[in-house]
Amino acid sequence: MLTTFRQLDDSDATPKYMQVERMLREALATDALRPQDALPAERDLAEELGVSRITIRKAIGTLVDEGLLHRRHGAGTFVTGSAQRIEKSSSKISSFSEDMAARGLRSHSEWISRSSGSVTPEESINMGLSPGAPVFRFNRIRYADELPMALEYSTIDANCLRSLDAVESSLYKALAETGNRPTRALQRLRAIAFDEGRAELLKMPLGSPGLLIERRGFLKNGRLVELTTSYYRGDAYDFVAELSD
Amino acid sequence: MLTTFRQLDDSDATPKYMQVERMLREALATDALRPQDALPAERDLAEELGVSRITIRKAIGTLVDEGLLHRRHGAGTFVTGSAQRIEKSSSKISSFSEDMAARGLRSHSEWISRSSGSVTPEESINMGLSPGAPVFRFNRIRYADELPMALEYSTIDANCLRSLDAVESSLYKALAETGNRPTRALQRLRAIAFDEGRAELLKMPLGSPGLLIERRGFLKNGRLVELTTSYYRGDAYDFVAELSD
DNA sequence: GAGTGGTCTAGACCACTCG
DNA sequence: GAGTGGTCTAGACCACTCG
Repeated sequence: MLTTFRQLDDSDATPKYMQVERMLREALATDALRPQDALPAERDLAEELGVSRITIRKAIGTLVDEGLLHRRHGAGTFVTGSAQRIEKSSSKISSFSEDMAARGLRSHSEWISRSSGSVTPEESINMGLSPGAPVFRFNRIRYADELPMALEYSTIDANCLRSLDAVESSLYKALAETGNRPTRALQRLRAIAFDEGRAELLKMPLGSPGLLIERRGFLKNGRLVELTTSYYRGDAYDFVAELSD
Repeated sequence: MLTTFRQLDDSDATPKYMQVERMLREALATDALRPQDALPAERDLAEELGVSRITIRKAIGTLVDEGLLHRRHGAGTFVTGSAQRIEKSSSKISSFSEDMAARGLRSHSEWISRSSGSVTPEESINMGLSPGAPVFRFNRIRYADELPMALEYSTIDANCLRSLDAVESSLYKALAETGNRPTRALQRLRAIAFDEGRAELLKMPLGSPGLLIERRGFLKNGRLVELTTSYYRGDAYDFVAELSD
């Protein structure tokens, strides 16, 4: 197997290891590298691309972590076959708008309130922010195809958004614009009965079942940017999760 | 914050970065490093332990990947607070017994029924089994610390278990004995209101909220072995999911 | 400006695999 | 024995954070 890679772009500000990583991903995507194929040796790749071996190792390491490649000590680095690939939790992080779009529904929101303030002591602990740190709060009713689907109460680290008005329809879009879209999230789900206030907002009977979802959204560096509590109609929404060992 | 670490053991054949990693884990476990604490700078740690900075970075990198630490460019490396920590285990496939054990609860079951039969037409489609294929059905009330927690209705491909009696308390244990423990599962969650029959079995008021969980468990080769529908008490059970992009 | 993590180099030696 | 990945060093320069 002989693959030739083009040279790195010196004018590109992207770190070299990411450029190498992208190059390898493309080779995998275009089948220039096929399952079971051996990659060129790290030293050879390093020489060919004019970077150090450590840079090559860092790029390969990411793909190994993702299960796309695997290394065998003394033997080489190989492309993982699709059959042997371990699918990482395919539970993708997505916003309400994206979630509804994936279900083929059109979404819009109605604002309950939108305000700036500072963290409560409880939030301060939960979000790892200093006491008094500025936050934005976004409270709205979320609709899917004209049906009131959920109530959503979000608290966002104010440093992660340009302004209070930056959020039009999609919070995640606004966070992405400043490079602060969460890449990981922890969600806690529980079944609850709607109290009078929430039942009314969602036009549901008092006491009917709903799904309470608490979400904590984190940046790549581990910092918490989002703390959202949502109440979904039990009759119209279900949540899918993939588990693996 | 001042933490002193003992020197590395030169006679230890374990790679240095793993020794450093273990050292940091111990500091975290014994609260020598507490949430929000800053670690010593990488250069300082390297000097203190007599290793290169790259070795320190590799050790820290592992813990960052696990979410135990997080780095802030230009600021330092910090201990992640437990509230902001993402539990890896959350997307792990586990049985009811294991799930309860992880929450520090003791579990047992009460059988509603246990029978062998053949697939219904609906199951046949869902499980990819030929019409009339043999299955076992296990229906039980699941208790956590004497509290009725859930109703569980499982249908299992009969070829995957030694016998109907092979299942004592843990279904997954019995499946593991024949090498047929699912490695992947797809779960669907929804909020429901308990009907009279289920409310009575769980000693809950009629109409109180519950979590309906439908689980499909797959072997590594993609074959479906388990089809389980569970009803969890809404007031006592929550489900945690980890999402990523 | 001082300190921090992020990237990168050009080497080195080791343990392992393969024919 | 030749080739491979695994570990490790002692530097270097950069971008970022903080007071």
